[in-house]
Parts: sequence; C-alpha cells; structure tokens
Amino acid sequence: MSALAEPNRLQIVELLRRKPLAVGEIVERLGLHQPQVSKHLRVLSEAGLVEVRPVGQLRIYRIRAQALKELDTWLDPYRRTWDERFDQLDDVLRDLKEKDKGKRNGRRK
Amino acid sequence: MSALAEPNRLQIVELLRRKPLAVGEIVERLGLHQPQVSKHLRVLSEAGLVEVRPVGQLRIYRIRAQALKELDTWLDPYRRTWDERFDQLDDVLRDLKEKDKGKRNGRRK
DNA sequence: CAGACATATTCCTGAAGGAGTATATATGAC
DNA sequence: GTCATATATACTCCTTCAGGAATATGTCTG
Repeated sequence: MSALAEPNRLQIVELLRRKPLAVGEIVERLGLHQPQVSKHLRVLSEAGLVEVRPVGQLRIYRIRAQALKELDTWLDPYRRTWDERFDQLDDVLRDLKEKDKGKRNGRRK
Repeated sequence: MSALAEPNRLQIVELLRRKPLAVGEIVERLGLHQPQVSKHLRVLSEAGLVEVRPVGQLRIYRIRAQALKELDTWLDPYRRTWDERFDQLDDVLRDLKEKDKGKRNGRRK
C-alpha cells in the first residue's frame, strides 16, 4: 500500500489504468525524468502492482488487476461497517465503566 | 492514502474497525508507546480517516467510514478494467508502429 | 487546592526514500 | 563492427518522518 502513497506513482498507476505504456511514454505524459520513472516502476513492480513485457528495446508496463483486487478485498470488512447506523459509542462507554470499576475495587483492597 | 502506508497506522485502523477505542487501549493492544500512538492518531485524524470524541479524560477514536468509501470509489474504474479478458497489448503494439513510422518519415525528410 | 491519570506536544536523532546527474546495459538500424 | 535509442542502475544530496524521552496540557478525585 505504501507503493501507492507516492503521488507520482499513483499517477503512473492511473495512466496505466487506461492502457499499457512504454517507459518513454510515461515520461512524456508526466513530465518526469526518465530515471525517476524507472525507479517508480521498479517499486510498483516489486509491490506487484504492475508487470513488464519487453517488446524490442521497449518495456511495456501494465497494471496487474489482481493487486487492486486485493485492495478491494481489504475493504470488504469496512463495507459492512459503514452501513451500520447505530452508534457503537454506547457499548464502548459501558466497557469502560466495567473496567474502571475493576480498577477501583483493586485499589481499595 | 499515505496515511495508511505506515504499518502501525494500518494496524490502528484495523483495530478501530471492530469498535471505537480510547488511546490507552490502543497502546495496550499494539504494545506501542503512548506518544507514538497519539502522533499516529493525529496523522490519521488529519487525513480524515478517524475522528475523536472526548469522554471525560479519555479520547475515543473511531473510524470515519466515509474516508474508506472514497478509497472504494477510487477503485471503481479499476473494477471495470479487471474483468476485461482481452489483452490490450495488441492495441499498444499497433500504436507504437504508427508512431515509429512517423519518426522514420520525419527523419528521411 | 494536591495528586493521579489520560493524552498531547516538543525536541532530538537516525533511517528511508525521492530528486538529479552521470553512467551502464541492451536492443535495433546500418 | 558503430551509432542511436530505450531503459536501468549507481551515487549523492536533501527532505521527510518514525521512534524515544521528557515535558506540557487537561481532567477527575478527594
């Protein structure tokens, strides 16, 4: 996930979302220096977010959909949460009171 | 998104997914030092990922579901992509050939 | 008020990582 | 083979940021 934290890398991913691209094309479109793009692609590649295929002297990078599916899967439990309308704060407060009572008793002994 | 890049912060978010917690409880469960937890919570808070509610001398933190919905929304375009089975590589190669032809003609003039 | 407890903030240090430049490697054309 | 092109790597500089310790702020109890 830290691979997507870097703004330029996020841009690269969004570029590759449309279609696979060679390094030089990414350089042109983002206006970055070539070595930086190569390094970012390296990070993305090691994170499993993109994959390469050499074509002649070019290297075509494209997105690995599966990696983003994993992110999607990670979100699943939250999807369940964000529809629950009841406020769990009450439960929390009850728990805290229980815990506090325990401490007090312990102290009095 | 960079807020979630830090492992401990990610853990905090996953802890808060179950239910809101006070700072001290997060400290206990993750075995981190209290100042670090407070700092991480600050980052998460500024990123809009969590929100606070003071209860006595405690501060109860909980997840802001909306923030994660935004991540979910960001994934939407990719959801469309990762079901397409046809390989876009052919298109790319055609484009490259066109481009190359242009260069060659330009050079000969 | 004092003193205990919960949390936040400050300062310092060290490690990670992005940017820039130069260079290395690989492929294709001639 | 030489040369041009495409990409990767190495090295240095500099900024960001997480960890640690000490301290400050705030709140409750008596």
